Amino acid sequence: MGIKGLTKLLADNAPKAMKEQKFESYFGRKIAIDASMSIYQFLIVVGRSGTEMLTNEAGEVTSHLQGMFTRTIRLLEAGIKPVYVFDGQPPDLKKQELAKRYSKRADATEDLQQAMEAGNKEDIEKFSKRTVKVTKQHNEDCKRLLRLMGVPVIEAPSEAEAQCAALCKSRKVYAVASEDMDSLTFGAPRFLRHLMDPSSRKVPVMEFEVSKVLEELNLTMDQFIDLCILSGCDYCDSIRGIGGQTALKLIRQHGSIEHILQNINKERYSIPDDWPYQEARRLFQEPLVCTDDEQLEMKWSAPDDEGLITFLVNENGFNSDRVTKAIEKIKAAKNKSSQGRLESFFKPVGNTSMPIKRKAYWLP
DNA sequence: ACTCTAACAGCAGACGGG
DNA sequence: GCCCGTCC
DNA sequence: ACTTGCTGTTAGAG
Repeated sequence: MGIKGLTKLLADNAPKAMKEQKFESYFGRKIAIDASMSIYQFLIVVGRSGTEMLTNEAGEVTSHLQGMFTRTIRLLEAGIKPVYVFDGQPPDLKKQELAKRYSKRADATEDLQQAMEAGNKEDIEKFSKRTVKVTKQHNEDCKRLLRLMGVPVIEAPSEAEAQCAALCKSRKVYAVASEDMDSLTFGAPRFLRHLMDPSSRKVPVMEFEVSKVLEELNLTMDQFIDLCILSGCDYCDSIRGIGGQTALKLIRQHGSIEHILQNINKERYSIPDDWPYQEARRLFQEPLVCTDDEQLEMKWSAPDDEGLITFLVNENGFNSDRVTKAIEKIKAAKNKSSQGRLESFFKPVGNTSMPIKRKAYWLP
């Protein structure tokens, strides 16, 4: 997932488009988060030693619940209003990429088998992480948890990242938080990295504005998308020998992939057969997203005490005291932030004289 | 020398007690 | 502060 | 029906 080398490319070529921010500065902000990505990380790291993970009495994994629960509380305590966006159907173009990942996972499963037979602890640790897969059940578990916590959940028709970007474009959220740079390629006006890191590591939150990225690179959004495709994305191969630097040079020189293909030395660079860069471009320009206001309604409500205890304590073996205290934390955070910043920053956007077009990436 | 790419290794949560 | 075990 | 990605580092091609 993501765009190869885009972080470094922007750090080198558009440093002013990114600025360090304090975690605290997002008090009262609505932030969209790709849920599946988070769940994946929790499954890899929370409570894992070797192939062991946190489980309930039935032996079902609960690491994702533990991770989602504590992280979400941390966000709420910071006064952040998170909305979690879940993946829907991946686009067809992504399927070859997914197939690649699947075969890697199969390889890792074999490696794990061998490591277990050989009793090699380090290898068991390493390979078992690579076999992790987010299932439908994990997603449903987390949706249930979040709803019980009073945190809104959105189910994207396709890519969660694209839906997050759309929420931000339509001003329903302040920013998208992700570790995945293709949020920018999907045109998220404001994009945060390392929002979750600052506690464990000492990495500052890094904030990107897509309008500044375009300004500094001196590219249109469509050209930026072409740059990302050339750099390497999930939807199609890139051209061997062309990375971020060269791609940027070529886009600046020729303006689009079409014109690059007309001018490039094809002895030197081999273009992939049947290269679907146009379809990839379209997925970034006009991804399948939900725009129906009713389905996108977001409410941050009080936690359901009883529901949480039933789900976490009774069904999943969480410590009763811990859960009770955590519920109190949620309530306290809610009281503190309910009075927070709001109207003055979320001014009405109803400017009907300006048509809402795909290319409007401005921010107030 | 310099630039860039590919290939590979190592890392990923949150919390609290000592 | 850090280190390290625990969370389920 | 299918899921790692990122940020170093280093070696080597052009």
